[in-house]
Amino acid sequence: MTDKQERILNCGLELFAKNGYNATSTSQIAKLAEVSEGLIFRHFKSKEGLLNAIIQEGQQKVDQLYESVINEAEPKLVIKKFLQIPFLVPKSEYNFWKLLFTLKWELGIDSSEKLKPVVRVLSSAFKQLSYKNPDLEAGFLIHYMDGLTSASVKGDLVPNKSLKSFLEKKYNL
Amino acid sequence: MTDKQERILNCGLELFAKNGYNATSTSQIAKLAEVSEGLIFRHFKSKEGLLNAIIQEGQQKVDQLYESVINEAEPKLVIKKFLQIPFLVPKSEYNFWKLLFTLKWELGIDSSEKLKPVVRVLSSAFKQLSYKNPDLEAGFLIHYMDGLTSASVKGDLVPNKSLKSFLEKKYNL
DNA sequence: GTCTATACCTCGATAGAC
DNA sequence: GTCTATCGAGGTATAGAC
Repeated sequence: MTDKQERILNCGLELFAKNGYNATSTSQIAKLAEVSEGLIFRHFKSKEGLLNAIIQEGQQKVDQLYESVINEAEPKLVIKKFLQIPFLVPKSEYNFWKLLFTLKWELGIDSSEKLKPVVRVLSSAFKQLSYKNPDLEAGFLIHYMDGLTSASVKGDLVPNKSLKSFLEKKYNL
Repeated sequence: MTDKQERILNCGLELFAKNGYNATSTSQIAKLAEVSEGLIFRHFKSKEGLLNAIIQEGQQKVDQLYESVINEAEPKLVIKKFLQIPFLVPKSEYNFWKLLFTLKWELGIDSSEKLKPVVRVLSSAFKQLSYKNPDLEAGFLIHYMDGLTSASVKGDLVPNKSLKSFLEKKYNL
């Protein structure tokens, strides 16, 4: 991966996340990355190819977060780790999370398939903890986290310590 | 408001909600509405003018939902009415809710200002019910509802009776 | 740097209501 | 005859692509 390729990926992510996919032209990306527009097409075939490369790169880190939840055996820790996610995402990755939301609504590209194993693990954790409706509890948490991360990456809220302890108290963690 | 004006608004909403704002051309809207493209600009000045007209029309119904929560005095009923919102929205209005999410992420147009009075009322309700952290509880519910409506209007989930009673049990309503 | 398609938008012409 | 709703042929800019 050359330096210019890297710059194209970074600048593409930045602009897609900030202004959306369709509103971002390849010439804007080229200008910000200080490369010729043609280079984008040489490396990534098309604008859509660039988008896919950006997604693939960022998705890995998201997957790692989910996997640490999935691989946890202790039910209380499953829930705790899941609730920690928004507190663990560094600001430098916010652009990618923003992009995920943007893709979902602008292009209908849905990454929620990725969450299904997490839902199952949460469900099972609630079951082991003798919650009355483990599936509904899991869905409840999933939707809450969706709304929370949405607000967080959009900059409406900073996940802080008091929120964290509030959540852990709510679930006796 | 003429018949063709109405058709432009409806078809515009449909396409904006389905494909996003930037990916929808005025010629597509004109074709679906069976109207000349020029007519859109005669009536709404610009594509953005059309979008604003669509927003203004749909926002009224959303405001009404919020107001029924804000005008409620009984704290338990405040929470109950707020939780009922996703069960009260008819399918015919899903396109508008989808549009609100799309605008938020594609154009950065944020309608969450509208929610602030609701947050205050929720907060006050939790306080009257002697919850330990009324503000955090209110924020928690707001984010949950954001995630829930998001999933609901996107078609990932149908709000049903068991979810409703699950929620009401959770908050002793 | 060039090509092609298409996006948003303008405007004169038309037709019918009053 | 005026006014309003409508049509549809262009104009201009810029997008993606190579």
